[in-house]
Parts: sequence; structure tokens; C-alpha cells
Amino acid sequence: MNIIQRPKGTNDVYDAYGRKVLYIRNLIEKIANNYNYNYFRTPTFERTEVFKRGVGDTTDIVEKETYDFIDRGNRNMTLRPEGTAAVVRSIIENKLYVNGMNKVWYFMPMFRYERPQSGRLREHFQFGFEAFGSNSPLIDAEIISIAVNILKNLGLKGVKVNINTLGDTESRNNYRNELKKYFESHLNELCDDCKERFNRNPLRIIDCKYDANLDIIKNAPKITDYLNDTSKEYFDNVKKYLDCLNIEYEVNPKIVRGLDYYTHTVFEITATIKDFGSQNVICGGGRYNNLVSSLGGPDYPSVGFGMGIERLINALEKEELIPCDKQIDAYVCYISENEKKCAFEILNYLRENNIKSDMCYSNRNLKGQFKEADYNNSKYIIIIGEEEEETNIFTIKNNSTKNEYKINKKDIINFLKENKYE
RNA sequence: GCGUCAUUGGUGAAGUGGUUAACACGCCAGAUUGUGGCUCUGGUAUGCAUCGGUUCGAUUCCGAUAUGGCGCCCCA
Repeated sequence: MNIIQRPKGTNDVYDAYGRKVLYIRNLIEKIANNYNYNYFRTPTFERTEVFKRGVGDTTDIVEKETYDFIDRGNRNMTLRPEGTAAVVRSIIENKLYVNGMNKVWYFMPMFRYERPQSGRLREHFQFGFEAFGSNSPLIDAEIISIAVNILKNLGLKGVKVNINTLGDTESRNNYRNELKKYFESHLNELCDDCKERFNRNPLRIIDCKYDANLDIIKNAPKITDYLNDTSKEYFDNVKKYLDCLNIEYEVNPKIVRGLDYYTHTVFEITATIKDFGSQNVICGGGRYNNLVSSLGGPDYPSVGFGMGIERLINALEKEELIPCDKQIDAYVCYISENEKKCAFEILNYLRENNIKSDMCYSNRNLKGQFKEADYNNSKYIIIIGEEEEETNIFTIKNNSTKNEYKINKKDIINFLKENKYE
């Protein structure tokens, strides 16, 4: 075993990939500001119970995918497998529910003990948006529109929202009982997984990919037939508001989501991406009106979504939609060792004036320094020799046109700023 | 967790049961001067994921382990 090898299913982030992560993060931050959502962060690990009770201990995530450990104080801890339950815990502990509404976004690593694949890691980053404290279908539409907006801003085509409702508690229980009744007599026709689901979470049988073609699944009762009036009206309003935001969606009664806390609206977003394998769902979310109270807080309805960064970057790379070139404004070169100090001073002067710049710190000749300038993709090269140091008039070379200019020291900043996009 | 395929330098890779592991890119040095990118010359893996086994001899064959890809389950 090689200690230099990173743990299974984890990633080192550097160079181009790092720039891609920051590019997405910056965009999210901007959009979060526009929608007035506040930055949120929770600890990387929580007491295991937070996720067991929050996410639901019949879900696969908690049943077989959590990263659990016992700390030195003998406490059961779990590395955060998803954001929502952790944020909810924090909302309750800090009594943020007194604020009425809390609109928050996060960007945090998540951990799931799984067999890795591309777009599926043991440590992956997810960002998400959560809106607490409103029962209005407006906010469901807002949350969905944020997700759609982000994907469209990134340039993805064919962004498609698949939406469904699970109804309120009453509707959901009615439906659940009806499903149990329905499947009871057909139990032996189902796959082994579904037999297990029958006891724990019969809704998930509907979503089974293995049994999807069986007539019993196709003819199974539909949630839409078991919604009470308030649930039906709620769903209609969500759709109405999506229409008024011009968001394209498709109602898909099969979406039930793998997390137990959802009520009413659930949705998944896909996009058209070349050669994308089984990980084409890049965003998932929904409403979870009972989660805050089930973790010991007050009645505090909420809705939110999560998106996986690595999967998103995969998609953008396949569609060639993500910039990753590096660039600086100026690279300072010196002809001989004598001018090194002068170069360092000029460099500092540039940086104090918000010019993105650098110089060579090892003892390379001019040729080597030019190479460094190219490596850093510098727009300009400033050359300092004996003459420049004496006269304070510097040679500035545009690295794409190769034109050279003689510029007085006090005019350098203006020159670089004005000619930045030349 | 199941199935399946893979793993050769910084990167892309060729290749073989037996002397120095091809080629290309990249990188470094020099020709090269106060101006590079072109060209030329030279240098760049005591090493073929790891550990065992078979063998006179293994990077090549076999096994285990590790990691990665794809499919399934599930999910972001």
C-alpha cells in the first residue's frame, strides 16, 4: 500500500480543475446574492443521529453509505453525507427560526461510502440552496428557478425539470397504505430489493429501475389519485408559478427521491450532455415541511435543492462550457542580477495597484524568464535593464502583438489598465 | 455492495519470458547576443501500481491486494 496514494474515491484539486471549481463557485455566489440567500456552513461531521433521524434510516444513504466513526470521547459521529439535515440541525440549535424566513446557500464537502465512478465519489462537493419558513408555493418555484438559472448561466442546453408531488402527510400516508394493499398480493413478482422496500418504504418500489417494465408497476396506483384538496391545490400553484417564470418542466409521477424527508414538491433536473452515463441527474431537491419538527424544532416548512460540483464540471467539460485558462496582466523580467531588486520593487508597485503580476524568483536568464511569462500566460512583459533602472522609463512588451512601448514609471499603471483589453 | 475491464516516465503512449524499455509532447541545459516562441545539439523511468508465486531469468505468465473506468444498486 502506497502512502502517497490518496484515499479511494477522493480527489486532489489543483491547476485547471481548481480554476473550474472557483469559476462555478463565483457564479453561484453572484446568483445567491441576487436572490438574497445567505452563506451557510456546518461542521464536516455531526452526531450520527442527526443524519439517521434527519435523512431517514431506511434510506440507502444512511443504511449503507455513511462514513461513521467513534471519536475519542466514545461518541458516534458521521461525516456529513448531505447538506439539508446538517443545515436544519443548525437552524434549530441557533434558533434561527425566530427570524421568520431564512434563505441560505452552502458549498461543502459531502461523504458517502460507495464504490466510486466518475461523477460519484466518496468525498464530493455539493452546493445547495434552502429556504425556510414559508409555506408558499412561490418559494418552491423560486428554488427551482435558482437551480435552472445556475445551469442556464453556465451555458447548459436542454435543462429539464422533472417534477412531482408527494402530497402532505395525510395524502402520503393514504397513498402509502394503498400501495401496500396493492403490492401485498403481488409480492413474489417483485425483485428482492422491492420486497425489502415493501416493508420500509413502499413508495420507492414505483421508482425501481429493475422492475420498471412489469405490469404491476405500470398499473400501480398513482400518487395523483390520492392527493387531498390542499395537496392538489398546492401542486397546481407550484406549476402555475413555474409557468409564470417560463420554466419548462415535466410532471413525472415516478420521482419519489431517495431521502425520506420530502413532502409536496420533489424535483430532479437533467440536461442534454454528450456521452453522459448513469449520473445524468445533476440536481435534486424538494420540499421538506416536517424535517425541522422531526429533529426537535418547531413547525418550520422548508424547500431546497443540492447539486454536485464534480458531476456539474463533468457535464460542462463534455459540453466544452467551462473556462480554465490562466492569465496574468504583467510579468516583470530583469536583464541581469543587478536589476533584480528594481524588478521586485516594480512588481510590488503593480500589485499595490491591483495589477495581477509576477516575476521569476530563481536565477534564470532572460530566455528562461520569457518562458515563465508564457507559462503564466501574461498579457504584458516588463523588461528592466541598466538603462531602465537609471531613467525610470521601462520597456513594456505586449505578449500577443509583440509591440514594445517605452513607458515612464508613473504611467505604467494607467498603460496596463487602459490597454488591458487591447 | 455486485459484475466487468484496466494500471508502463510530468503527459499521451509503443513494446518484449532474456543485453542499454521505442516514439511524441512537456520540462531542463546549451548553440544565442538586452528579447524567448522556429531550428539544431544534449539531458531527462536502476524502471513497467504493490506484494507474493511459477521460472535459470518476469515489466511480460499466475494469484492476492490497491487504485481507476464502465454497467448495476443508489445518488450529487
